[in-house]
Amino acid sequence: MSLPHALLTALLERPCSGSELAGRFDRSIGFFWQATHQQIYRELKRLEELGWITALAPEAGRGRKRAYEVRPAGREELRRWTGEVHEPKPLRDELMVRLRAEAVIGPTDLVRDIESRLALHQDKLALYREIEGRDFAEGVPTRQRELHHLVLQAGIMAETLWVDFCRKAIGVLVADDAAKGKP
Amino acid sequence: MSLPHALLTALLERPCSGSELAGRFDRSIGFFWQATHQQIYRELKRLEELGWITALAPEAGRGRKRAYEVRPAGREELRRWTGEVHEPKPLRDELMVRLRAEAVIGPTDLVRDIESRLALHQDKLALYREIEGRDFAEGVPTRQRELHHLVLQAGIMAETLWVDFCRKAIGVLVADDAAKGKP
DNA sequence: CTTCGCATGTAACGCGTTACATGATTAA
DNA sequence: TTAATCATGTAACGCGTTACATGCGAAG
Repeated sequence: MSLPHALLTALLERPCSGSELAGRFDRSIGFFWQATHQQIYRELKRLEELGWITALAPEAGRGRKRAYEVRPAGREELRRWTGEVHEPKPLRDELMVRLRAEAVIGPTDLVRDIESRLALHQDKLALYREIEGRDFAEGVPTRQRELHHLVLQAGIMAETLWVDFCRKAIGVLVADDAAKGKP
Repeated sequence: MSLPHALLTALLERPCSGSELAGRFDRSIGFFWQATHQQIYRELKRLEELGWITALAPEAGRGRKRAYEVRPAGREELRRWTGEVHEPKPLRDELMVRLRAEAVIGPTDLVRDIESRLALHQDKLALYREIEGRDFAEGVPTRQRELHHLVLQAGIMAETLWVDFCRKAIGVLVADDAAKGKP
């Protein structure tokens, strides 16, 4: 389970409050790990109880910002977890189920869904490429920047894959319709 | 949510019992959608209550095989669902979190984890390529076979991506260690 | 002062997971 | 006939999600 460690990482990069974390999880880190504000608050409370993080401005009521920073124990836990060997989660994609379903009961309207996905993946790919050009085109390649670039490249590779796959799938589905005299 | 529709698809391909489904979810369909036997039994009960599937041999006690087949309402539901437009689930990968963590508190032992992943992805890629050679190298390309091939190709593309990415990541991490005088 | 928006929090549900239990079938 | 295995089932927990509630601060 990664959420606590994603939070520790984000808080080490810069201490901040729950709502700010939620905002940051909509961008950089959030491209690869999402979390709602409820998950974040729930987890921050737990991390504080574990002594891994601590609130900067002690005790203020509901509705007041509470910024957190990582304590040594939290940093140590993050180091331990990062060094562990984990099984990668197997692929899990609805689209594959839908393609199998299409094979059994098709033809269906599945191609419209794939066209919609194609557009989304193209958008995301363009966004990642823009970020890459802006943040990694020039400058000193420090360890940290190289690693951040690597993560972004994973996103670019994945979105490229999906764009290619959607095009291929549309090709199969449309050729199929055409062969059936439904152009 | 896809599990019910994955089950409907599998049962349309061939009616069978819960334990057989669990076995099939370890292979073909299971390459892209996993389910434990508990999920499967829970869901089969629900699908029967909904009238989407029906048991073939009516009523036998615990420990007896119960095969199911899809009723027309289930087939109709599957068609409806397959034609729907869904938002693709965003990427979610621990490795990206770990790379960000490495960037903040590194160096860690992360490279060992990535080497282990690399081996697993290479194995899976070899398996998929073997299946492709065995099942799709020759023969008539029917609609169904083309779609099944497409799904397998998604697996091949994804595993290829991971192999490439792991190699690239190892390159960055090792070069980094070397630069730090820790070869 | 009132209203609106933001930061935090509570509650409940659903899918996925793990541990364990029981009834049938098969093998020794 | 006993033991091992298979098929089904029960229970409980955890992360992720959705809906909604409360308290502060700023804008009008």
